[in-house]
Amino acid sequence: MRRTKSESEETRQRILDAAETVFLDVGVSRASLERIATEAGVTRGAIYWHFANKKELLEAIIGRVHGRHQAVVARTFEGGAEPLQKVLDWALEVIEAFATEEHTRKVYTIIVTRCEYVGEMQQARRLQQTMHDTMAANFQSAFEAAEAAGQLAEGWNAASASITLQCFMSGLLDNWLRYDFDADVAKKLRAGLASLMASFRAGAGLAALASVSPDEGGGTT
Amino acid sequence: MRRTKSESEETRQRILDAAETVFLDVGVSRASLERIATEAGVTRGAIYWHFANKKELLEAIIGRVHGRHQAVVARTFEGGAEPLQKVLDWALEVIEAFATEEHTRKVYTIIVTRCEYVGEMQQARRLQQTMHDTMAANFQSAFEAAEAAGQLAEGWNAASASITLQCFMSGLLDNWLRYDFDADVAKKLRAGLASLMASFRAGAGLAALASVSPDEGGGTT
DNA sequence: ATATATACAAACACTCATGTATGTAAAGGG
DNA sequence: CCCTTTACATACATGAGTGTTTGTATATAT
Repeated sequence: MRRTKSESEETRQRILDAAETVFLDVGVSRASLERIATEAGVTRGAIYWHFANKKELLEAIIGRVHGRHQAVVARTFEGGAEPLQKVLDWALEVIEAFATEEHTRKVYTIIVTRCEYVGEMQQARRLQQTMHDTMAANFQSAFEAAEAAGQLAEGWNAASASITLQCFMSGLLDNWLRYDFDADVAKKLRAGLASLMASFRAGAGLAALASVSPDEGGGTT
Repeated sequence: MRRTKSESEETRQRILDAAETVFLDVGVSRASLERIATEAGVTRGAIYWHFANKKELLEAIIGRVHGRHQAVVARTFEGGAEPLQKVLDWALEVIEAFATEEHTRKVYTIIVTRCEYVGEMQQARRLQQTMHDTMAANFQSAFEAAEAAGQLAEGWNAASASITLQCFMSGLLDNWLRYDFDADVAKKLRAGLASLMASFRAGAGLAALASVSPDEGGGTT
């Protein structure tokens, strides 16, 4: 009955997929390893072989999206585009990801509304904090560059713009996942983002709005 | 041993206080009624007398802050002030409440990071959604009034401004509670809010910033 | 003054998840 | 070809929490 190395990796992934489903369904604490095992077509023995406990399962799940997130950040922030454009591109990509990739939505829903960050699970929270801090740092430096180039509108500075966009994006995702936004709201969100970014831009007229294409729609569930 | 009616109400409140403490400490699902009872100086019998189960305990806790929140909304939105000023006042009051009242912070921390909204607990989520919708409706009508009065800056409309501020405030509180902001960040938050509100205001110069007093500080934990 | 409902405490019965220990068949290295 | 390790399945031991039932002293209504 022993599996080959690649088969083993396959069951590992199946366990992770099953864990996502069950975590989303009944929450992390109520999710029994027995149910996850059944959903993955294995026994608890398999889970305990690949992971020490439920906490490590959750961390592995977060790790998978962490990697994808890093890739997006790298792609948008390491180009040679104008700083404000980079930030906008990043925000649009994030919204796009949430609108189109159910997998992304699933995992973040678990993170936001299906887990209690207490005891051992606090380590998982620190993993999120790392992602958060990375994002904040990228915002900060992008807005500083914009400020230095005189591209920030009057009334804003790097710090205030950075923290404002950070809160806006966090709140956007939080509301999205917590209250199950429909496609209609998704459009309003893009409009809000467009207006906000326009207000950051020095000498911004309605011209800046054109860079956001508000006619692409994305459904939620 | 039987208590008088007011004594009974007193123990009810003690149970709620204890539940808050324990929920915050170990999360809603890990919180055993036994531990809550001990913390309140009673037995589980007392809890089951006052509440049907853990879910009703949580709902009662949320209900307490729900009432306070409604009071703040009524106070700020039912006045005769200018619509944008009402919104700003409300936002500042919320930030102030989170900065100064540990109790408010405790309960919202439970709501945001110590509860899994699944199964019976979904009802508790609906309670939040009600609060959220109330807030959104107030924003919407305030910004519509501002738009009608020509007080909204170019680039914004009632819908985009409303959803932007809504996301900003949600994200602000979410980040605050999730990542334990320090007093330094609290200042940046006020600055961000000031800039954002200023950008909403038609013909806004730096004058509008004066209405926010950024020198009042509030610590977190 | 007594009967009843109240406000709990104490005891019981039951489920269910967790961690670990042991079994085992096949993969893969030498 | 054999030995070891891998990749699980199975079995076991244990604890912890929940809902309910029963007991009881006393406030309160009549």
